[in-house]
Amino acid sequence: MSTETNLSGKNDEKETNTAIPSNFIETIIKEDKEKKSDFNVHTRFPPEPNGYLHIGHAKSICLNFGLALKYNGLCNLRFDDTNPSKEDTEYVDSIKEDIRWLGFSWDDRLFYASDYFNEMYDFAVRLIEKDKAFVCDLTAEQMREYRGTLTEPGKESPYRNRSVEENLKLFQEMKDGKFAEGAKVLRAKIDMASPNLNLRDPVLYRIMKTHHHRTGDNWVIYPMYDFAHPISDSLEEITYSVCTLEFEAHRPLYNWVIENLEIFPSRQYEFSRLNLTNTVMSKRYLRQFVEEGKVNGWDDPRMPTISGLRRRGVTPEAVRDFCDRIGVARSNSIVDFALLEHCIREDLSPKALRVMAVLRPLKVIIENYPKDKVEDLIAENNPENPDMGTRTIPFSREIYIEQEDFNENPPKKFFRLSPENEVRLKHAYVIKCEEVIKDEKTGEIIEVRCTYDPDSKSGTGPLNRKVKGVLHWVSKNHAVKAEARLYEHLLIESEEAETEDGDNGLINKLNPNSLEVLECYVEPSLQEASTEDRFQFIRNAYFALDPVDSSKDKLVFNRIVSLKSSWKPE
RNA sequence: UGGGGCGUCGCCAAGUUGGUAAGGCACGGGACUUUGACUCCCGCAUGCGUUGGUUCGAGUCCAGCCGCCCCAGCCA
Repeated sequence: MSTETNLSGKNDEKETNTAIPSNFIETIIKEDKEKKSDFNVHTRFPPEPNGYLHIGHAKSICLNFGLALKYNGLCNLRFDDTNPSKEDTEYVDSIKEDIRWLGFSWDDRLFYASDYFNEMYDFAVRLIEKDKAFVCDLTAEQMREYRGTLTEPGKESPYRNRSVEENLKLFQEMKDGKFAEGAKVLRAKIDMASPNLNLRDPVLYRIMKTHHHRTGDNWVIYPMYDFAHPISDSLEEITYSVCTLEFEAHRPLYNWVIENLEIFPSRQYEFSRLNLTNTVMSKRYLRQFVEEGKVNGWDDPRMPTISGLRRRGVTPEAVRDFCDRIGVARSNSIVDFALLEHCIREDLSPKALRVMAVLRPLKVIIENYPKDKVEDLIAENNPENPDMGTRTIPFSREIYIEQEDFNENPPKKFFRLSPENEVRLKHAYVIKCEEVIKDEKTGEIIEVRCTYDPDSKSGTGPLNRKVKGVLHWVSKNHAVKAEARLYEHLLIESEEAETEDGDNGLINKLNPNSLEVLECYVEPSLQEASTEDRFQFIRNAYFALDPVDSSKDKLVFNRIVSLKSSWKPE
C-alpha cells in the first residue's frame, strides 16, 4: 500500500473537511461563520412520533446530525408531539432506536414540543396582548370559506376585532375546557389578503380533548405545528432549522412568530426530500401495505423503513454512505435504487464472510471419488482481508451445485458445467462432466455424474491449470438446510402501472415477485452464524440471518443485495 | 389562475465575484481473476429547459417563453 500518498490524501480531506461546502446549507454555514467566527451550528431532528422512520428520514438525520458533527455543533432530538390524536410512545421508542442504530447520538438533548406547552401558552397570551392573535368562533367549514382561494383574497373573520380583554378571557376559558372541540380556535392576526395562504390568519391553537402520551389530560388545547415549531426551535436556540421543501411556504409564518414574539432568531432552510425508484416513502401507502398484508409488518425487509433495512441486513454504514452520496439540494429528484445497492455492496464487500451455499440444488456425483472419504478443505473467509482467517469445508463424493451452473446445451461463453466439460469447484478440485441423468418421465435433469482430477486440488495442483469456470458447491451429506428469502423491489415501474388507481393506491404497482422463499443448502460453518454476521454467498449475493425468524433449528437468511453480474447469455 | 420554488449527461449532483462543464451511480469496452464478484484502465454533456439580449467571453448577468413541484388541515 502506498501509505504516503494515501495518508496525505486522507489528511487533505480532513483538513479541508469543513472548508469545502458540499451543499447549499453548508455554504450558508460557511458564510455565517465568516461573518461571525463563533457562530454555532445547532440543528435538530424533529420527528412527529406517529409512525416508523424510513430512509427518507435517514437523509434528514444524517444531514442534521452530520452538520453538527462536521461543524463542531450540536444536534437535538425533538419529538414534535403537538397532535396527541396521532401520537404514541411506541413510536418514540422505535424512532430513538433507529437513530441510535444509524450511529448518531443526541446525548442529553432529548426534547419534546410538549415540554414547552406552558411556554407556548404564555407566548400565545403575549400575542393576544399585542393584538396579534384572536379567538375565532368560525367552524372549520366557515373558515375554509373565509380563507378565499389561490386567486381570490380571503375575508376577515367577524370575530377578528374582539378586544384584547375578551380574547384573553376566551383563550383562558379554552384552556380551562369550557368549550367543545371545534367550537373555538386561537388565530394569528396577519393578513387575509396575503397571496400566501399560510398567512391568512392561521390557526395557532385548537381544542382537542384527547389524552396526550406525555402530558396526559393536562391540556385540552394544543398548539399547531406552525406555532409550536418556531418556538421550540427558538427555545433550544437552534440556528439551522432544516426541513423539507413542502414547508417552504410556511417560512414566512415561522419568521412571523419569531419576530412578533421577539425570541431567539432561528432560521429555517428547506431541502428536497428523498425519493427512490421502485419504492414509496409515503406513510399512507406503507401503512396500506402493512394493513392489507402485502408485506409482513413495518419491519418487512422489503420496506424502506429503517427497521426494514435493519432486518434485511443492511448496515448503518451503508445507509450513511448513501445519504452522503445523494447530496442535499432543492430540486425534486428520484434517486436510482441502484445507488443504495452500490453503497451496500461497497460496505459489505470487505467485511462479509465468503461462504458457499446452493440455493437451487442439483446433485453431482463424483464417480472416481472414494465413497466414504471426506476431506476438510481450507477456505479463506475473505480474500480482500486475510486477517479474517480461514475455515474448513468438508468435501465428499456427493455434492450439490447450482442448477443454473449446469447446462446440457450450453450457450456461447457458458463458463460453467456442461457435458464433456471441465470446471473447478471452488476451494476443491477440477471436475469433468461425464453423464447426465434424467428423470425417465419428465426428462428433468436430476443428477450429473462427474469425475475429478486428484491432482487438481486447490492450492496444490499445477498452478497454471486453467479451467473455464469456478463453481460454488456444498457437500450433500454435510450441508445444512436453510431457508433463503430473496427480495426484489417492492414496486415495479411499468407502463400499465404508471398511475395510482384511486382508492386502490399503489397496489397495482406492487411487485408480485418481491419475495421468493427457497429451501437451500448451506455449508456447515453457517450453523454457527450470528445475526451480527454478514455473508457473501459466493457468486450469488450478500445475506444475513433474519433476526426475527431465524433460529439454531431453522436458519433463515435474508438476501440483502445481490452481486453484480455481467454475464448475459446471448 | 395568485404566491413560492425548481429545471446542468439515463439517475443524483458540484459549478466562488461571468473566463471557456467536478464527482458518484448506471451503462459500454478492456485488463486481472480458483467469486462472470472485487480491483484496475478506457469511454460516456462543443453541452447546461428554451428563445433572444448584454459581453472579448455566460451554466453563471438581463428579458420573454416552456415544463415540473408545493400551498386553500382546527395534520406535521
